[in-house]
Amino acid sequence: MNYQLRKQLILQTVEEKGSVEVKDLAELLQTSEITVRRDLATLSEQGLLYRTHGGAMKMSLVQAPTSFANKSTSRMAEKDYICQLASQLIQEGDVIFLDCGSTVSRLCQFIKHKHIKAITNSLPIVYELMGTEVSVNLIGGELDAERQAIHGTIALEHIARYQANKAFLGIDGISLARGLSAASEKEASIATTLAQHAQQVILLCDASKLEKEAYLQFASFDMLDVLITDASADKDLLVKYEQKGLKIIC
Amino acid sequence: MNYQLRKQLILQTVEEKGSVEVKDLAELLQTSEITVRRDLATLSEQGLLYRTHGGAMKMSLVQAPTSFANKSTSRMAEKDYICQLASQLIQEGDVIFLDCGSTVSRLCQFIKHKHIKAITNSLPIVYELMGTEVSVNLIGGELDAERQAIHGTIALEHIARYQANKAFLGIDGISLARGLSAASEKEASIATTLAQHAQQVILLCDASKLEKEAYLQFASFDMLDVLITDASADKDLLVKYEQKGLKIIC
DNA sequence: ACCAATTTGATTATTTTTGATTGAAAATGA
DNA sequence: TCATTTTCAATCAAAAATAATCAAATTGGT
Repeated sequence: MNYQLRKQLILQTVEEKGSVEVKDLAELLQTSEITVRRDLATLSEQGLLYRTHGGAMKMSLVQAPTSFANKSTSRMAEKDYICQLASQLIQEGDVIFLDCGSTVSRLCQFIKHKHIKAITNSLPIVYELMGTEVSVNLIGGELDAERQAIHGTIALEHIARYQANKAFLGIDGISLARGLSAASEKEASIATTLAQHAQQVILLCDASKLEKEAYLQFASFDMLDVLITDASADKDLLVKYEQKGLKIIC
Repeated sequence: MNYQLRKQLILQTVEEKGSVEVKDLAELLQTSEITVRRDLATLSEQGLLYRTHGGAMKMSLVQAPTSFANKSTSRMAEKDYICQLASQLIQEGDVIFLDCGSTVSRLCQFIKHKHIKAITNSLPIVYELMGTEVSVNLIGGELDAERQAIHGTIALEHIARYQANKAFLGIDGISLARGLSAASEKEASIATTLAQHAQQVILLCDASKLEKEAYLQFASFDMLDVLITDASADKDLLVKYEQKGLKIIC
């Protein structure tokens, strides 16, 4: 039983059942759990499935609006709450930038019926919005398979050709002391460029990311106009953010 | 037992069982494992099977079962034949353009393991190549939901920034009298621009599209360098095409 | 029969894959 | 919240498969 055969069986099982566990796969494939884990890691890197604790699930179930298996996916309810608030900021006829990231992609379900133009570098968002009322413009450039998004210099230049009413960012960390931070240079440069070419910059950020610092600090608060977060956020902290000139929606 | 006989038996076994192991083949062919490995190496170079550790598999089994939108089942065998020929034109390190269209998207399974750069405007192709050895560059612009592809002026400008070794086109019709034709202006403009920025322009076209004229005639034969079609094509017709300066692979 | 070219096989070194172990991280349940 | 259990990542070691090298066998032409 080699990797290719295991890959086939794993994807097939995931496709059929929606989600699988490492233990069951190990038995099914007649191999050790560690090998299954390695396979799952590879497959999830390739974007063919979504890795969870103890197993994996279908990619489409993770971000689909009808997701039922959201116990394992973190802070789904908070994200939906944030996105619902965010969608209220969007008017018919708007041109909006949509950053990649799990929070922003959940915004799709709330804007499907709006007659707007969305410009994005995220493939999951493109799939969500394809065939809806939303007119989609996809940013071109190099494909980052892991993040299922487009990055690179060409992507930045593409963004620079447009001007949007609003940019919705979904970065990995924000802190009073250090400003905004991201998990990679690529994401940071995309976020920065989106912000530069939008009239209003809106950050969608659940409370767990407040006062967190990710790998790379890349911008100050000034870049942002609005922060949308959920009700579990520390109120004192939000007041401090407001004093820094940020409009808070919560 | 010479190479040709072994080749026959190997391909037959792979076709029947889907996957084989070097050990079993060595026994079946009454030869050493190293000879089997050499055979498998040759066959996989020709794109006739996929080499795995310890054996080989059918090419078509390697692709992810959750394919995006490749449900077009018409003339599948011919298209696969054409694509297998096309894949032999692609060398490691090549930069290639991939047009949208069902024929071209079948090419993906044959090039997944090559270290090349692919530039495309087709979302199904992006999905197929995501997470493979192929480095993907997605052309940006307006999303055409119906065709699952990117079109428009921005897309054309994006293409113009690149230069490729080879462009693989999959247009809807070709005729002696009228040259190339497409189903829409959008597709025609993309095909033309891809051709302009590639050293070699290759049309993948099953025999049913020869001497057919689609909605819009947009270019002459001159634009093409190579035509790859299947064995059911009319030989006299192909001779006439060759007289017009087209290289035919069949 | 002879030589050169090709094909095949054996041996060894290298790479890839797999599994076991241990400490860290995360989920679970009170 | 905390402790328990489960799961995970990292490291290392073993096994399998492969590549590389060279020798032997076969083939084809003279």
